[in-house]
Amino acid sequence: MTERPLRPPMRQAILDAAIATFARNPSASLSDVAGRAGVGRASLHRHFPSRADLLAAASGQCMDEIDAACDEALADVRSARDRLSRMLGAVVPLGDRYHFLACETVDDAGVRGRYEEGLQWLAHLVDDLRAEGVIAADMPRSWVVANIDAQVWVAWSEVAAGNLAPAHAAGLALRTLLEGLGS
Amino acid sequence: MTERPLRPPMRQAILDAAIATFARNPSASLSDVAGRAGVGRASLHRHFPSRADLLAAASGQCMDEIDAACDEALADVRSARDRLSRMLGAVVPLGDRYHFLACETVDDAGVRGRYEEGLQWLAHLVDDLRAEGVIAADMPRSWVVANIDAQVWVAWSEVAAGNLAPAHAAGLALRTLLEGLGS
DNA sequence: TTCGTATAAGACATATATGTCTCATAAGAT
DNA sequence: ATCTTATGAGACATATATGTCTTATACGAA
Repeated sequence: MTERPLRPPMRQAILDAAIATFARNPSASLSDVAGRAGVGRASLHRHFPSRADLLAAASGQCMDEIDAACDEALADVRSARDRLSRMLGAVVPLGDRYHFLACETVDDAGVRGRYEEGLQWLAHLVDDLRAEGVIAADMPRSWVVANIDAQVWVAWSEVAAGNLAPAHAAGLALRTLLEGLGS
Repeated sequence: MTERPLRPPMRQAILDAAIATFARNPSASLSDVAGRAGVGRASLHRHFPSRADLLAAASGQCMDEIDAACDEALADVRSARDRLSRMLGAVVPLGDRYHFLACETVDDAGVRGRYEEGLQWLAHLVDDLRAEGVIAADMPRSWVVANIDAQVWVAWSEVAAGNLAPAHAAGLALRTLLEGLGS
């Protein structure tokens, strides 16, 4: 257990509330966020002067969490197929984070940059999948990327709806991607 | 060419603009909609007194178009597999309509009802696909439904991005659903 | 032409979200 | 106990979206 202040920093509570709130309703008000965080609206503005600041910080937080989860899951994984599998297992439970990033259009330069990095990582993974013969050669790369994205979203939706456990959903997502729904 | 008034009814222009606008940005203002429709904001309010009225009407319009396209495409189609294929071919070009319905949460009772009807139709199709052996028996029904939904969205995104022609995207969607990205 | 209707433009009022400020209070540190 | 700091509550101003209204204009019908 990492040493953690008895009362977790309010900043963190606000960020978590913002991610959860905006993932469901991108046009939610800051009052909604403050309310979910159990915090006064003024305190929210003390930590994040403007809505844009909050969005940028929340995006950064999401990317930090996703990067950390992926880094851990992908350590010492060779094959592209296994990388896809591990990535799904790591990201599906963070589906609200993933969705938040996809929804919110943040104009912060740093956020933009890291987002592009993520897309490039994905494109690279797709190329490796193709090289391994895991992916059909005549599937456009953008099609494959969009499908991986969509599968994360579908899997997380099912988890959030209480229909599936995260690991089961991630497994189904991998299977659906590679073999489809058939047979 | 159907006989059409020289100046198409303003109501229709507003609905089209609303669908296109809200599909991209659900929190867009009525000014944006009026602007895209080339119409004064006051005129918009004359046809649709409130934002809710506009949303409800636009939803109805979307469902009308999708229903009509499906009815035509599905006439005299027997097998569930062919119904899925025809449905994708009909709906993918109307992806913005489809997406609009998925995004907007309209509280109108009639809209709700028709939406539920659509979901039930889809669930029924999935059951038939299972009965035909086209879909693996151990895939949860909600998983399959969510994937069909997602595939429509992916296909339309690729069409909207200019990466694929509608028919090609619909074909890829069917193939991806049934066989996945592999082989 | 003249009349009637629909429209665009804009003023106006209202509601909501946002951002700033003050002040009293509670928690923690010294 | 005292001081410092962060917080919650709320007042306040501002911006934007919304909805209503008036007025002048353009178009079509009679």
